[in-house]
Amino acid sequence: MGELVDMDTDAMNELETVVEMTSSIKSRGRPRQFDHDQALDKALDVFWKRGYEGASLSELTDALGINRPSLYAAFGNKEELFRKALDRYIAGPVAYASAALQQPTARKVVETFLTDSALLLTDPKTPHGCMLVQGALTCGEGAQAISKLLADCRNSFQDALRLRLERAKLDGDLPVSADAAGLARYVATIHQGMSVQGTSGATHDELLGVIATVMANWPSA
Amino acid sequence: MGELVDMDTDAMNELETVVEMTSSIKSRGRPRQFDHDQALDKALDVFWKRGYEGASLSELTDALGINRPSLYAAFGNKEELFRKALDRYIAGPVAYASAALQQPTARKVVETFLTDSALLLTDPKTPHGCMLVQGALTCGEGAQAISKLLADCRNSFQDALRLRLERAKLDGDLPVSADAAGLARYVATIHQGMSVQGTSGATHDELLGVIATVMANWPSA
DNA sequence: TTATTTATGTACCTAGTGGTAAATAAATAT
DNA sequence: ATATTTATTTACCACTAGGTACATAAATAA
Repeated sequence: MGELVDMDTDAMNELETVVEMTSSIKSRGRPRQFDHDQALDKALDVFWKRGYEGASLSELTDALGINRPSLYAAFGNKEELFRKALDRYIAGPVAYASAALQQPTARKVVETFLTDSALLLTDPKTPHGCMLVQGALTCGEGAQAISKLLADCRNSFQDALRLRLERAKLDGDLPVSADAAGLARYVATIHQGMSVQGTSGATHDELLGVIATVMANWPSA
Repeated sequence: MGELVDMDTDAMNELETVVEMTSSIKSRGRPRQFDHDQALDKALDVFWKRGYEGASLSELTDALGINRPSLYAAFGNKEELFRKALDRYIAGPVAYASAALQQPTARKVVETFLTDSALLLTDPKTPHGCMLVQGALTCGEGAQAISKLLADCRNSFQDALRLRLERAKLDGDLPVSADAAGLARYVATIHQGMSVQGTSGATHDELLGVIATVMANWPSA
């Protein structure tokens, strides 16, 4: 009977653990007094606006409304917090980018990606510009891992776009003579340039004007 | 006689002052043991690579080979040093930009500007990318004057390019129907995007590929 | 020579950085 | 009720940031 009881208890513990991971119904010790994901969103906002190095722990804890040890207990350290905020950035505000790749034609992929970018880069509800660009374009010696991480993200999206354009050549909606890698780099360059433009105060309409220039000359099949 | 001697002495002092301003032959107190402009070039290199906030005073004094009080005596403070290094950047490595505006046609202006940019942005002898972009895209509260200064520089070049393109319409080498402001913003966007690409490791040839895509579709008169 | 001027070197300052130890509070498990 | 677990609070740490006071060195002026 002792064994049976033990098994029941273990099973319940496992169940609770699983439940907690998805919707946090019951945990063990003192419950935390802030929402984990909401806090990440606040941290994202600070990193997005200030960059990795420009965001101080004091500004972060102020924005999150928690104190330092709580932040460290929940997220590890500043770098870990940035990485988690970045994950959330990619899964949230920037999810449109990978979604755009699923448009039916190369032209639609590019046009959707750029117009959705223009919206985000000048959205009055969030910092202007793209965090993948301005999170740490340059930095001191200690933050180069972050700088590289962001460059890797930018390059890996560019590569996904290249693959998509190569498929478009097979699909027949991009000329077989087209240079998929070159076009992908061109589009990524436009996006990164628009990010700088957004940071410098360009309006949504002005970015749409840039996109019109780009699309007016997109190669047709 | 006393008066005459005094006048001679005054005249010599004046002469020395003028000479010193241009080529520093004789000054008054202990002569400085480093070259002012050479030091500015070293500082530029550090700011260019690290950004304004990422460059620490220790790294700066190490690079310049002088100690802190000498740096402050010669250049004021970190912000002043950055401004002077920026002036030197504009007069030196980036002088090609205003020079490009003097090309005879709009097409040549843009092509020259972008190809010269591609060279600088990937020059192995200097940090990759454009300091006007990566010097302080984002920053903490204390450096926003620098961030704004750089944005103003970017915008003012864009405006100079717009004026040049408007003149091109009068000259007849750009269609009168062309949107000069839109095209200037488009070209500036390409340049800023190429700067990010350079920072992320794009090669000179890859940037030339981007430029080829741009120029293949430049409006003809 | 002596006074004056300017630059350098050492040593230091305050403020702020990222990060943590230790006590306490709030929940669950037994 | 008590033990255990987890979170919060306060107070602090070592270190680095940008910046400077002060004594000294090296030149010119008188």
